[in-house]
Amino acid sequence: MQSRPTIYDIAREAGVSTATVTRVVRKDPHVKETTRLKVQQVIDAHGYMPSVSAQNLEGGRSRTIAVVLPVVSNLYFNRIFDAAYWESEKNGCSIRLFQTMENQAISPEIVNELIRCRMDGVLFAGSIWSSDRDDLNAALKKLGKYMPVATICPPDVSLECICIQSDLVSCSRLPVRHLHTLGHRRIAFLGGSMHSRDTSRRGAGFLEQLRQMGLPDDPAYHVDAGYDMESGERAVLRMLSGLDSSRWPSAIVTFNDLVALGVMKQLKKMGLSLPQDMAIIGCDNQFFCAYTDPSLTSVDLHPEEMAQSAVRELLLARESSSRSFAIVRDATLVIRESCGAHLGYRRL
Amino acid sequence: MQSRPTIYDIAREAGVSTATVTRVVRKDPHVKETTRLKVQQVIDAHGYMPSVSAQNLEGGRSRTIAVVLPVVSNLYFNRIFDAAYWESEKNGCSIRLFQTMENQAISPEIVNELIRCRMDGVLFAGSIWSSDRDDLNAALKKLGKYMPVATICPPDVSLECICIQSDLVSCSRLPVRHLHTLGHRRIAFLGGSMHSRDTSRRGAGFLEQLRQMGLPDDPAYHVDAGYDMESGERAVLRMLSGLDSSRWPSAIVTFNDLVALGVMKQLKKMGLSLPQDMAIIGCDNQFFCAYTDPSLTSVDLHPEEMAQSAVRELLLARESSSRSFAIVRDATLVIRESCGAHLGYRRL
DNA sequence: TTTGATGTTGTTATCGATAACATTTTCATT
DNA sequence: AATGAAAATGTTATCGATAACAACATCAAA
Repeated sequence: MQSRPTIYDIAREAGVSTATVTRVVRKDPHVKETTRLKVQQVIDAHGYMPSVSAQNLEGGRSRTIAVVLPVVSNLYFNRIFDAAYWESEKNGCSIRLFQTMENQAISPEIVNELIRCRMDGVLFAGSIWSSDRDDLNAALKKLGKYMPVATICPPDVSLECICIQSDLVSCSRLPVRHLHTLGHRRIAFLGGSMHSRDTSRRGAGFLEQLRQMGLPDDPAYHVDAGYDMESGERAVLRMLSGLDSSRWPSAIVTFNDLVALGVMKQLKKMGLSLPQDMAIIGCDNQFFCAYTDPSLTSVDLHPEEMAQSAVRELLLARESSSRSFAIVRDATLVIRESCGAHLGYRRL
Repeated sequence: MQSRPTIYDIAREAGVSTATVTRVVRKDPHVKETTRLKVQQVIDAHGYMPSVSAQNLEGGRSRTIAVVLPVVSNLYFNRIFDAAYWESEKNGCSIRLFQTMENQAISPEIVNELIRCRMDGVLFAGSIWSSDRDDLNAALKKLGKYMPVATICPPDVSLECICIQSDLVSCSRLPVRHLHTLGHRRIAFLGGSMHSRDTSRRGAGFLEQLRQMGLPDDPAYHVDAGYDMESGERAVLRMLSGLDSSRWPSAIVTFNDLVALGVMKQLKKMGLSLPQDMAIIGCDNQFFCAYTDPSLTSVDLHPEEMAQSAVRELLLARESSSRSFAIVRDATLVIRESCGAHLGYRRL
């Protein structure tokens, strides 16, 4: 393995001091043109580039932002990660990923690693499990002492950092309104776990909406489930088989598009035709929504834009004193075929 | 922002030299038990952890592997990235992502950054465009002088590094065999770009298979397209509208599952019923394959396992002298409904 | 008591780059 | 030619950790 030339090699060869080499590299104007040329020539000849480790040590930072999330392969978090990547790339920073998997808090090992690495900021994204909430807050609090912290999660009182949140009201109002307009009265909500503050919040917002519109908020229409397709299949089966068909809902709102995918599969298996027999609305507006059959109406939380603001705010906080505030991001409903709106379909 | 204690702080407070602190931290046995305890106590009291920047500078490495790929949001590359993450995590390394987007080579900026950062290895994944191939090889060659290099791409003669490849023979043989067994004779291949060495190879393997089985290799059955759903829609429309319906293929193999998604949508729009009127086989065995309607039979290239070996080999190469060799990974066919195999369906 | 073999601990150069500060050079002005 | 300001360049401590090497302590054997 070849080793790179150091600033000392260049200085020696160019017959100047390392300070002058640094000046040339950093385009300091206080260098005579002739020496600048001579040094630059030696730099080019040897392909010299300053060592990042040395710069980091001397500068006391890493030009890196940590992104901590449950799993990147999940499309929602993937979009957050990708957006964070480009935003920090644009600002000359790199991203380092940490996946927490099922435990939604930040493990002490990760916290320590973040501090050891002198991260320029941490972006935490995830749902907050009530059981882990205290751990998470402790972790974020500790991190906050050393670097700016931003979170993209459901609102939670005790987080003192840059909080980017989806507007849970619009997030549940949009699908319920849409379904109501189309004539639906019995609307169910599937997916997410009851243990998760996220779901309970979203579930709460959903129930609130139903009440506001004078619709029944039958507990049987609110089924606890997971976050993936299998969960959707199981949840809808459980819900429908527990109800007399006269009491079946006419529309289902799901926690996310993956759950919706499972729900649609199960409903078709049961011989229902969509959207005539059942309307579906997903969440996240994933790429495949336009390619399901029927295509899936979905709520877009704009994770990319949340990630973008998060990174931007982190980089700002790095300069100035760290601040603590919340940014609430509106949701959008992307209407496709799964509620029959394209058919002018209106349930009686 | 709080600042961490350094090894000097700990040494002073514990009344020992920094060497002793290092010994305690690194669990060097040459320390008297009493001093070990005393030092450890000071370490715990201050929450001391060695600085990663300093360790990197002194150690001359970064404990980081670079993963360079076109886009992480693409599910295939996402799986590679995720697998690389866990494998290097397991080995105490971190991953740093670089996205090249449309240009499939590694830009000089990225090459320089990799060298500047003293990466422990680079894993490049992607297709190789003929136009960029020379650039890519130049980049990989340069990188190879400084660190171990591994690639997960289609086979290419001039790459001198650790090459992980999908077995293109099994990759095209599997779907063609399957379709042939089900009675299909006119089989088309859609997707990928003709400019891509990857597609041309895969396309070549596909044609080779058709010939070996005595099936027609009509050029009209081999349509140039992109890598996403829209491309699939357009490609199948172009192919079918250019052919008399008597000459239509009875089965379509696509470059990947996204293209298959587009193809299926377009075929349904044209009023065909699947799999009766047209059989489809995708590639990558993505999570949604089980949830399309009909569910999608797909070739799995096992990107996770390729990424795993790549990282493992990179870390091995770091220790010993860097080697250059190829690992060829078999593909697998995951049979679902999109060819009608579940119906015992056999085309005459 | 001396010798030497272990066991334990300290000193210091090193990894590269940076910037504050010090020094030298340049050049216009008197 | 002397002066001083401005421009150019050099010196050196610093960022934290590490490890080679040196040095010292301890204790058993002679």
